[in-house]
Amino acid sequence: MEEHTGLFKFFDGIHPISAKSKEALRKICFELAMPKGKDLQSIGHTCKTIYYVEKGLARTYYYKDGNDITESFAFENSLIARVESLFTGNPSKKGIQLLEDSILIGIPSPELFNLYDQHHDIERLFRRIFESAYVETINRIESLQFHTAEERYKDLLSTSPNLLQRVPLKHIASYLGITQVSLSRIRAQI
Amino acid sequence: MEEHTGLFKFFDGIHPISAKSKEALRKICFELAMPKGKDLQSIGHTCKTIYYVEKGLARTYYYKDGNDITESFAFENSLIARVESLFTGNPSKKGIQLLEDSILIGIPSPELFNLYDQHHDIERLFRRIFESAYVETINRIESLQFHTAEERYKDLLSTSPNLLQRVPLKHIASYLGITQVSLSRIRAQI
DNA sequence: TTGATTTTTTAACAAATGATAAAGGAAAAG
DNA sequence: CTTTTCCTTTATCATTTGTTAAAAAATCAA
Repeated sequence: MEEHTGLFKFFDGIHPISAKSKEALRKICFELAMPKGKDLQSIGHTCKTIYYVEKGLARTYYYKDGNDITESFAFENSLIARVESLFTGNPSKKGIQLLEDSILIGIPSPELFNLYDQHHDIERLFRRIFESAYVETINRIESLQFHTAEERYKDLLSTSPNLLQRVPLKHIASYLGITQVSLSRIRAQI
Repeated sequence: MEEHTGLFKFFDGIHPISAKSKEALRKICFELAMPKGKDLQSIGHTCKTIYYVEKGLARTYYYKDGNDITESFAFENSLIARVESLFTGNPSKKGIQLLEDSILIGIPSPELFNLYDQHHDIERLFRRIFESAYVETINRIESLQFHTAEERYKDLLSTSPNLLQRVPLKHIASYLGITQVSLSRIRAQI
């Protein structure tokens, strides 16, 4: 039986759950290692797994007019999933790709959602997790709605200082909603 | 005792709850009518009420560099709240203003969150509600990230055809992330 | 209704970003 | 180590959007 220590420490920081619930949750989780560049989840399939990044780095991405767009990054000690598919059951237009050799813990969502019925505290834990993610998304809207690309770039660097060392600029550009050329120009100007 | 029929029909469409839970929920809700132009919730206070729009129209807004920015609209038969404050407990930089004479049903969040403990189905109902809202927000990010202002305007009109008749263009412009002048230019060009 | 206020449009110019192409660097593969 | 591939920068020009100001149109209040 795996321990998944990092994951449960992460959970404890959000909403402590009973030993029983922990055990039930632990039972459905699985660990996996994957190399840089691989797709953890491919475009077109319904999202049925939430991943915790134990080590490494992942991103969600999709194609818009043939261009590769990064929707989000997930560093160590955070969760990643294709939420719009997870909650609707629709196939996702997005994929999850690893930007570094990574170790992940997968949480199968059908099993997780089943646990909600018996373990009220697990439902509450994940409610809190997604509420926080929702708030972050709202703040990101504000950023996209009324900050210049330069402001968004500076904000991103101050929030994730190590992003630059670990993520190709082209992904950062699309995440910010601008072209790579435009980001390069902004960087030159600073 | 008020009935709040519209609200409970709305709830039923998302996740049916027991008669007991309905009664408990009904007890904490209150109805109020407010005229056009009034602030339902003012900037600077922590969000402690979720509102259901029974009749009328509301918007959430904030000030960015002195400019009035609309974050969202809420028509009849939908909920409105300042989520980033509701879930964090932080004072909100945003306000809720009525764009028409409206009838609303208020749901006090501290009382609501208390009900979660006794009424699992109420927690689940609101989890679902906010999960859906989260998905909508994710889709809006995609729209802001990689659609032109003209595309966003057309999309908005096709989603909410009656928006134009009920909302001043300046609010629509800031909602789309552009200036009023820019929106006017786009409209002229179509 | 009339006058005042607010909203919307138009115009001219400035600034930011996109598109394309080409060159320079860095990283990966053999 | 060398070659190939991918990533990043630079340059040029086109397009979009912002800014400011003023006029036109619509709405509101007395």
